[in-house]
Amino acid sequence: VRGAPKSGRAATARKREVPLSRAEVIAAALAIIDTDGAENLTIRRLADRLDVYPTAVQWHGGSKAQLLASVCEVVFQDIELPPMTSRTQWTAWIGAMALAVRDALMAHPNVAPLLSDQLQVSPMSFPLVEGVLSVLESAGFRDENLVNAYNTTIGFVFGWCFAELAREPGDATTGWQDEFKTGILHAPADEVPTLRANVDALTNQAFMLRWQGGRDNPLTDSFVVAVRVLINGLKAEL
Amino acid sequence: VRGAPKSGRAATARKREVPLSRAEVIAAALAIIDTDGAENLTIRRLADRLDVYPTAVQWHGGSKAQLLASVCEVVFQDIELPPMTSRTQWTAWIGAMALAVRDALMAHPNVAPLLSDQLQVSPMSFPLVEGVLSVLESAGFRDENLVNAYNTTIGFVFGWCFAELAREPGDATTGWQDEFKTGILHAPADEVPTLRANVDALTNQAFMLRWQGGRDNPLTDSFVVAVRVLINGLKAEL
DNA sequence: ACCTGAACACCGTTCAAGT
DNA sequence: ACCTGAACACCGTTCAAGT
Repeated sequence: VRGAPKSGRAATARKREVPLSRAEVIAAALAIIDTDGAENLTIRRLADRLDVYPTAVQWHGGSKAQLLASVCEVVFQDIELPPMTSRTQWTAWIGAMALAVRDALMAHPNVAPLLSDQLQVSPMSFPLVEGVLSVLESAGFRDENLVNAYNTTIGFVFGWCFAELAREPGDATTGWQDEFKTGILHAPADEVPTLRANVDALTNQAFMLRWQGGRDNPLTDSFVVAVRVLINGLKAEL
Repeated sequence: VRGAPKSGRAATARKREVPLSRAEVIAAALAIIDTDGAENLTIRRLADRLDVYPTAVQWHGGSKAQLLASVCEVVFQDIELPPMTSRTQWTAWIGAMALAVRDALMAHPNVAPLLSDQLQVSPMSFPLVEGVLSVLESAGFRDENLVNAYNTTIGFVFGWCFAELAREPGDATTGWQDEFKTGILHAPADEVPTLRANVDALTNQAFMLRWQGGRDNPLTDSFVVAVRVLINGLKAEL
């Protein structure tokens, strides 16, 4: 029996006392993504884990694309927006928001690559949108300037995290580490002098010079600097 | 005959006079991605277009993961780094570099989502890495500060473009536009006042409030602002 | 070296049928 | 409403064989 459920304990009548729910399906999908990566999430594997047939998960979760979107929603909802009081400084709020976004993505690093496709319109994102907009407006941004400041902020915060949490190269090309070292050492010194002079500080600590993703090797210091750069840069726009 | 090559013109002996090359395979893959999107690139479709059997493309292009990496390399190589003379200002160079990166990604918008996974170590990226490092060093960044300024810059420029060029939602959830309008209009006015007040300027022009990707609907103005914000923010770090 | 041809172990999805 | 069961049209990859 090929696609049948695992049928764990003997041949006892395997029957759910409670019907499968949409939330249960999404949670199981998220669990698989967290442990095995998004590329290993399969309707059929999901069905196996839930002890049902593949078509049953599709009944609750919809198509695979819809299911992935639902998983992203759950992660997105976990973003804990900083509170806004009457004497909140806009710079402090933006900084706290950036950290909150990164925290939420870091909690499910394998979801981040999917979320970039999901940064589209959805009522679910209205609290974040309204928060950023109102804070930037209170800073003095209006009309076109408000739109540009908003896009700068969102693109910066989310984009940076996407870059940090990109999938690891996998086995597609193995031997990065060796290739890196020999590549650097064999490159003519006069072609990459700055790279060579700072190779210890850069190795596995910088974009394009690391072989671990942000999950196992977070670039926290640089993110803190990046957020400060964003805020100071926005200040200069006023 | 299921998986056979298309055998286009009649039954004339279909024989390549020149053997298939690795470059030819990669170019064809890029062409398919450009027109149909990365999710529609298939070894078998690629084989069909090249008039060979699937295993032949694998012989030249390697596994699918390796093939995608090769496609990304081609696009990455198209980045035209701005020249550096002795009197180049670091701010001008960073700005020109950012535009060059975006131009290269915009030329193949469907590749951008793949490139985020490919922002890993590779000798091919050394010119860009060395360029950014040397320019930031000339600005006055040293050691840890240099690493952080570098990561801020790369994460900002590439990350922002990744966010801008994210895949369109597809048919996963259709009716974005309607959902958006009704969603906004039905949301209590006191919950999203700033969003409502600026809805005309924001609609389809801002992250999370657009239903078209960067390919068909570029956010160029905001990117220019974002780059200026980056540069001014970096200045403040010195 | 370069490619065919068949086979293997998977996919997501549809559709009819059960209860 | 919720799930089974079989089938369909695909995948990427391996492996043996041809030339």
